[in-house]
Amino acid sequence: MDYKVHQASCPSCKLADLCLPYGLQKNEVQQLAAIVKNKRPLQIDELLYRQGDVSQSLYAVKAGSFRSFILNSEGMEQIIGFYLPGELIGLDALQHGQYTCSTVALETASVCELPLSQLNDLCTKIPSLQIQMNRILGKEISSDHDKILLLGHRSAKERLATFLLMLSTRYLALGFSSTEFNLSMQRQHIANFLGLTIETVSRQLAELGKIGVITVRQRGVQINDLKLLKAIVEPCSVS
Amino acid sequence: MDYKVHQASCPSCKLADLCLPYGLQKNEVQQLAAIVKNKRPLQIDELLYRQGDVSQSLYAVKAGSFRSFILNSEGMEQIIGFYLPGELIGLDALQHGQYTCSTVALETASVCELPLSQLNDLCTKIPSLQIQMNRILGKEISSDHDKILLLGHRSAKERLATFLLMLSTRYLALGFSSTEFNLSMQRQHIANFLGLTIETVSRQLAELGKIGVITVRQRGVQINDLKLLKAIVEPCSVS
DNA sequence: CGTACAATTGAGAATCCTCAAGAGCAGTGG
DNA sequence: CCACTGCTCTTGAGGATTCTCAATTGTACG
Repeated sequence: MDYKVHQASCPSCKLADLCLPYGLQKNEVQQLAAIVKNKRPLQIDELLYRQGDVSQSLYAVKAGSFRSFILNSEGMEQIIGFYLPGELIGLDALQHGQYTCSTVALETASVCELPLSQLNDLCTKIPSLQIQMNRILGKEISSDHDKILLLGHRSAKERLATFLLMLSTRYLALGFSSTEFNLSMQRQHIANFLGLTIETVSRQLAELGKIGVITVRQRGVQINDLKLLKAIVEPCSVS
Repeated sequence: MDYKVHQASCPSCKLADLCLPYGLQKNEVQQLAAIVKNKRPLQIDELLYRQGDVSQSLYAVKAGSFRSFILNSEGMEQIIGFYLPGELIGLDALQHGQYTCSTVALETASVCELPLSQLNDLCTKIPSLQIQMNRILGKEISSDHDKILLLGHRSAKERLATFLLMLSTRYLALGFSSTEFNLSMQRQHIANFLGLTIETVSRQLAELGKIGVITVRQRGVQINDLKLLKAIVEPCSVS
């Protein structure tokens, strides 16, 4: 095995309230921590798992970020989502025990590994862990619904604005600035995720910059007018 | 309460293997059946629940079909998915206990209601029910991923072809014909779901008919060349 | 400093949308 | 039985957005 097995630090983890331990008693968090394996850090573009792999574990992002994508028969990837700290990766594999997508690190990153067999056992022992597990699954589903919403019937500009707002919200939940952050993904990843081309992404970001809503400098994004950005997402709530 | 409470018939239900009872022992299925409430049938366009409602239950489709949609601030709907018999509705509400979308019947339909509090209790008592619950949640997630795949970077024709194949697969699982079925939704629903306009849907269906892949007669669809239809979905697997 | 890669910008082309009219079908009432 | 109304669906023509292809600029790293 390519990972070091040592006690995880859920009880002292700053991400606990965003992650599985939320709503658990102190001793329950300790039981959870006992089954968590801390994997070695992943480098940029390093695979966490590959589409088709047998799934033994879920992963919680501890640091850095990831992108998940599905390969079609041509070998083209379609990005399904980006994952930030505190979020759970690999939930799709609960269906058949195989990952239906691949996940790679967008930057240096680390994860906590949660072996499924032990996690399932613990869920039957700790009802509130099961509840939280269901809550996280429900969250994943409704966030996927948001992505479907994003890709249906929306213009390129609306997609970009929505994408930036989604990130803003998640960074805020993490305790970071919601108005100034660095994109950990390339333009091509954003384009792929939004169902656009890289050129359109570039142009629309420039557009948003030109009207003063945001300031873009390479990977750095600053939101100057959050209200206007939200108005672009829901063009009809202003009129 | 607007529903009759009487014993459900999970043990004799033909949909059991597609639904929650899959993988359960006989006596476990009986325990599950004991908490299921059979709601009265729903008429066409009748609401199962409304976006924002507090969620007390999940619903399993017993007969007919449903569409789920999210309303934006303008009151426009975006359809998130269609549900056929054996499928579970309302999973998104596991996150916060509120439905994040509305669900209405596409035709005369009926559902089995699963009260969440009792379902959760039963899950802790029956580990294999919990496993199956997770499997269904994983399925919902990976089916949502398929929808994201569908909406990103695909032409109108590819979307239509994918849509028809998705239905074909699901009808097959239900024991119906995979090559001849009736669409329970209107063109406008298909268009909305696929992120297209109703005119484009109509034109592309006509196109697919013209090249002989399918035959469309109102709501009736017949797939004449399944292989070619699949080739349209993955245009590069042929070249 | 030069290479490799990422991102931007421009011009023309294709797809899909918008607007508009017409066809098909179901239900109602004379 | 047939016309009438309302609705869904189809078909056509022009226009807008986004894509494709191509060249240029910018940035990171050896």
